[in-house]
Amino acid sequence: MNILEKISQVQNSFSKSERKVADVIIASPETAIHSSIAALAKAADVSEPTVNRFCRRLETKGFPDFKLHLAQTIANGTPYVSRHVDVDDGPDAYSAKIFESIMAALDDARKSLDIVKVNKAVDYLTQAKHISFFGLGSSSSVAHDAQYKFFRFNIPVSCFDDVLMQRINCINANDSHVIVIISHTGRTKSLVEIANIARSNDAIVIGITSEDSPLAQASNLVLSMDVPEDTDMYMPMASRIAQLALIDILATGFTLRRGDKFMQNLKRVKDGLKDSRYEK
Amino acid sequence: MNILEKISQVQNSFSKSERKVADVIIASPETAIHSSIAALAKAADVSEPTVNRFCRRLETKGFPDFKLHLAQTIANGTPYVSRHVDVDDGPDAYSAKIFESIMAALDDARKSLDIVKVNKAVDYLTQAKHISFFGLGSSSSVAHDAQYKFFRFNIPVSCFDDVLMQRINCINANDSHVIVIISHTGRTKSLVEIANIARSNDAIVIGITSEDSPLAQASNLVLSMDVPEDTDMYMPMASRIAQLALIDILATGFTLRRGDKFMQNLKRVKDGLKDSRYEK
DNA sequence: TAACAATATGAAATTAAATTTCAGTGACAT
DNA sequence: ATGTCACTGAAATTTAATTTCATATTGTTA
Repeated sequence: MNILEKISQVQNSFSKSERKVADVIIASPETAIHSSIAALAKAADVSEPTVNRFCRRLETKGFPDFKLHLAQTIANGTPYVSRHVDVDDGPDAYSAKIFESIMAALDDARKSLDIVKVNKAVDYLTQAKHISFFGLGSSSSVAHDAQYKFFRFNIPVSCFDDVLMQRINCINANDSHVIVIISHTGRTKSLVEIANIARSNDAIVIGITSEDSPLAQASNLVLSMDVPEDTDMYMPMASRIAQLALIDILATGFTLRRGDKFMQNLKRVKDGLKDSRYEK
Repeated sequence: MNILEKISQVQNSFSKSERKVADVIIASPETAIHSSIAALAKAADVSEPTVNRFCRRLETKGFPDFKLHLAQTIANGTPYVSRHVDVDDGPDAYSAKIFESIMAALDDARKSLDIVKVNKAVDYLTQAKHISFFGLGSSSSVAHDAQYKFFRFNIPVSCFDDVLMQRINCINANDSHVIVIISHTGRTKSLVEIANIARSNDAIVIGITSEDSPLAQASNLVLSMDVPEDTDMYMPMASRIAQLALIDILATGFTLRRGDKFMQNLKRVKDGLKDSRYEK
């Protein structure tokens, strides 16, 4: 892949003229990629076919293809391969690793998300007379975020991170309620119990949780994402970011379902917040 | 430098045919760099001159030069490109776009984050006798998440999303307090006022906010990230996810600074939570 | 809504670039 | 000395990219 390394590897099999080409390229790859074959030939004091033969020897299709490879090689520094934070990582190393592992997790989450179920969830949410978001611990901040988002839509929405309040909310629920329960593991006892109470009152329970977990079994609809949880630090990191992304998706689906007029309403909300801010 | 990002930036100035070219390239940059202008034109169902004009609009010398830029961009795998959600996108389309936008934003955030400042923030946090996290609206869920994370460290940490509580907390602050204020815009009046109160009591104020904002000016240390905020939906999306990533980074830095014994403590906390969960 | 202006688009012509062909050169062996 | 073989570049060829220009489309004004 790295064409410059390859040049130095096959150095011995080069002819005298080809060596000249190699030298010019190694001396200034940046110049080489912006040169025509004629310019490069002149710089190396060889003929154009020699440059072309040089390129082919590197197993490229020809000069333009060679330039492409060279461009990729000099594009940028090496990315971190190991995603796990190491005890003697410096700030730059662990920062990069965390960003990368989050992005990798989001990529996995995207691939594993069932779009049909997302659409179904949006169906439920748009038809709901009342929406509640529940979460505990780390997931409670996701629930708060969801509440904040849906609150902008000017629909009745609640968020509870208190098991008693959650329970009361479920006891009073009915078939026009949608309860969204967020739990990465799906094994938190109280949340499973609460889901069952809601179900017994004909409320719709959407679980943002792991497939096949007790909470998943207690939900009407499960939105699950495969996220490799980083056990390094013994705390949830990537999972809740994937959950937030899912909340964004649900909110977006909700908005799109409601149409254009609704979006203008969102804009109005945003504009209305201006007074609480300093002017730019 | 990132030509794909540039394509999405100048998207609106494209003509209908140029947009077609953009779509084909974004859909498969890998294919694009190995295509001739004729092949690409055919794939996008436009003429060759259109492709050429498209390249020039991106401030490249022409098609071959464009390919060079593109090759450099995708050198380390296909990067994430933020695309705007369209009113007639289906669930699969908007889901994919949201995931990609978030990842693109994280990528930008990573590049723009000042690691020296991160390290300085970790310094402050490790030396603090008390840490408070403040946020309002969307940022309040980030503050909650931060509190939850640092609470596991078994250090005095608070989180307030109520302006009065925040104010009281700052009035009582002293030089052993670190106040982390989270605000994407950095223009929320009450938060700026609160920052000034904390500063007047010699507390350390860390602002997770925009560079050069009023809040940034009122902070001892500013952690800023360039995140292209999606104005599509008129609500914060990418910015708060970048903030969460930053919280993870700070928590990780904190953990690493405390050493091995401390990590075992985190494990103990995690194990201690088992009783509240169903067994696997 | 007609008429115009501005812009966008692609066919064809042109230009530029890369590749192939082929003949000349020199190194080495016989 | 001369034949062989690999190396090299001039010239021809092929391929690709760019420019030109005529036509179509869109938007704007009367």
